[in-house]
Amino acid sequence: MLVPSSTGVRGEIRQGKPFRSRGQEGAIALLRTASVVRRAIARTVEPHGLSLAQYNALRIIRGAGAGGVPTLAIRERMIEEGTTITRLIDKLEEARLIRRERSLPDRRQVVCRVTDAGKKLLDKLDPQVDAADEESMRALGKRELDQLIHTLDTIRAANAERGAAAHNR
Amino acid sequence: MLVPSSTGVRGEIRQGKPFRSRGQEGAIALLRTASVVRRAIARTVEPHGLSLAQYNALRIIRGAGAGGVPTLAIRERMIEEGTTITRLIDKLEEARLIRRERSLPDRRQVVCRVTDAGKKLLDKLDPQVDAADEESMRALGKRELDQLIHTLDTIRAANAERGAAAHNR
DNA sequence: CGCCGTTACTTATCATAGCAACTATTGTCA
DNA sequence: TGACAATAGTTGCTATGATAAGTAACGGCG
Repeated sequence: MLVPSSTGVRGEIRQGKPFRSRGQEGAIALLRTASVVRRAIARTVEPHGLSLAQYNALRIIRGAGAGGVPTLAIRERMIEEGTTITRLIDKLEEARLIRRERSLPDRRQVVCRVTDAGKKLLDKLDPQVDAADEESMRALGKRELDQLIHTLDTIRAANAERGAAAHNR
Repeated sequence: MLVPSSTGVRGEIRQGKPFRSRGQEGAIALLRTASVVRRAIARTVEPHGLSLAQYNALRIIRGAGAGGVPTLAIRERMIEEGTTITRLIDKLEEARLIRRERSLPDRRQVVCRVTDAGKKLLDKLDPQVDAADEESMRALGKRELDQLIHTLDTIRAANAERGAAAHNR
């Protein structure tokens, strides 16, 4: 038939030609799926005035506890390794969700700590984000979800090497 | 030990606490993996002056053939359903990679067609992007890749309903 | 006809991402 | 100790992306 099947990535993007390779189909399916899931989760936090990246950073800062965490360490732990962490953190500080201060032993470092207001906001958001995360994976059985996580770990491990190599240039 | 295992999402983002649910771990692994793969592919096209989204749009326009494709139809087929397709297309037109003209039967529509220069650029880029796509999935066996694509299709199908529902509000 | 809802874009505004250049400290080592 | 590289952030510039409001054209219906 001239019109491709209406299921799967092939149908959704209505490409006239099929994928050039199975690997390409996998890469596109991955990006497209992540885009859909990302938007769903982002819609959960945005009504509370946080972008998904800001929520992610705020959770990392809270996770560091009373000792706080230096700015660049946050970036390494973020889901998307954005370069401009400073301005993202600026917004969190303006909103009084975190505090920043120079570290005493090493005055180059700026240590971030969550405020009570930040903790309170996270306590409200966490269950909602939990629910959105669960919801996005709801269609999968336990075995399928385990397999997915394992496969994604494999992909990241293989591609991290490439990223590291590029970084060493 | 105090430092968690160095493999998997848990290790990479160095969370003090484990995931609150397996679904959450899956959602985060998905977003993180897509981010890594996206960057790798983006680095392939950016040296040629195109963003990944621009490359994606250009391929869709070429795929439409001589009849061209109206602007909003492009957006529906994009990997990330960005809202502002106009300016993205503006850039492609400025670069002489596509042409735009009002459709005659329906003067609301603006039909986009690829130019010879656009075709030529794509012919050069396609093999490189192919290779990057393949490379990003290289670590997977055939069965694992098939399973991944199937699982991702399942996730999208389930979440598309939510998106459609939100759209109908 | 001519009003009115819908469709197809476009534009405005604002936030964010990316790259590169710059400042402030710290550590190293001749 | 005193220059110099490395580290930790910050800032400027530009491009991109999201949301929402605005404009032009079609289509039906009284």
